Amino acid sequence: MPPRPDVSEERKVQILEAAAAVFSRRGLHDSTMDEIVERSALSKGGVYWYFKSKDELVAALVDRMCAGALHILEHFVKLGGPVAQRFIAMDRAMADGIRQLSKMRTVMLEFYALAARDPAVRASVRKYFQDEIDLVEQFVRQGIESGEFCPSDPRKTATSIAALYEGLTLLWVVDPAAIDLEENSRQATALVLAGLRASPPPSRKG
Amino acid sequence: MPPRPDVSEERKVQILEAAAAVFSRRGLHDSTMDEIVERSALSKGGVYWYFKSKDELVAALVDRMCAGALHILEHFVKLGGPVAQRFIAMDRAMADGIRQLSKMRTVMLEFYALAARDPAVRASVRKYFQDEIDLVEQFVRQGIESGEFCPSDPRKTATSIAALYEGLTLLWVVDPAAIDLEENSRQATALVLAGLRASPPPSRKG
DNA sequence: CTAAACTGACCGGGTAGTCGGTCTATTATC
DNA sequence: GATAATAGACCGACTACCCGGTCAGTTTAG
Repeated sequence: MPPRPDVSEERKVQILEAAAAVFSRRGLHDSTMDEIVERSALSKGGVYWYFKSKDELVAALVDRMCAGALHILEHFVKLGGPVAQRFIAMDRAMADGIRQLSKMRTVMLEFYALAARDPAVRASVRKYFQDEIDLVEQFVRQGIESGEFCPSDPRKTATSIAALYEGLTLLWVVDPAAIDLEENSRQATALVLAGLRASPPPSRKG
Repeated sequence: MPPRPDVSEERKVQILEAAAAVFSRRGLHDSTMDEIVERSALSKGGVYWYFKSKDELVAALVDRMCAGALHILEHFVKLGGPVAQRFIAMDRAMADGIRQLSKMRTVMLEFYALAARDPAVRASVRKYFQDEIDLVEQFVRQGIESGEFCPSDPRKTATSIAALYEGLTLLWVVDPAAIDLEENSRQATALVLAGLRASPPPSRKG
């Protein structure tokens, strides 16, 4: 096997990006492999050389997009500063990231729906959610340690916060006109921060 | 035209329920009209007598399910009592409702994704979200009036809360094992209530 | 008798996937 | 350093299947 310079990574990226573009315009199920092929500037055989099926291609794209989204989040968040400030940075990350990738967000939604059915997709999305929650959990922990926040179960709190952002994104994707993303995410962050600073409610019965 | 007793409503329900069952098992796009036909105990022609196309059938089902979900929410919520208690009722409504309709939730997710593309579906989902937010807004308003909550923009606050519940549902649908729905929704509600009781953060720059 | 309600065999368009063939860089051989 | 051999990378016409939708006919209630 004579080794030529390996172009498989470039090719895969090329195909994945073509797929992302087509999916965002036409949706997951209305997009055809032929369209992706055309956009990728390869041929049918070429695309199928790197991805055995449409499902496999989709799964790979989910993986890539989840990793990318997390990366953006981390980037904004690693700016540092006190915990509350980081929350606000995260808030910005959310709003900016979403807006920047607004076209991709509808595809992400389709991926979420797919995750409930396809094990490979589910694994990727699951990991994304877990990582997202992990990230938030770190903040909550730091806030509690520094005394800025009152004690609570950091994991559950982080889950709530992550859910809040995911939910806001969902509402916005479905009806962008009804929601001012920046305003609402700021408000949401403020609400959560206030709740974290307040004393925990008496947990009766549990 | 000899008027026979109108069975169209029953038939439509019959078909819609068949569709819901099939969709929840096989997903929106992998479900075929033939499957729905079989399940509905009608014939192809019969189904197409009431719904002109698969899209129309889907749209009708979205409408029905959104209305149903809202109905459940309203039911739990109309129990009355002080505002905080209603929040907890809403929390229960969320957890119970979701769990009861867990099979349907994956379909709902697919509908959300569809809403970003199909105008008819979008209209239904939009209305559902708006109604949901409206409901929460009422609570927030009441809480503020009664002095239980500190003043804030009730609409935005309600949006945050609705987003929180939608997001929690999303996380749970994708990864039920990772989240204790009841525990988390209780925690989330507690967090929000704490935030609402606390004083609003100084809204600089607004 | 009428027309709405319903049947199910059939069809045609669209699409994921295939496959025999081609091209090109590398290596082996003389 | 020319020629042949090799195999990975890529091409695109073709296909088989699937599935939404149709329609000519049948049943049934009034």
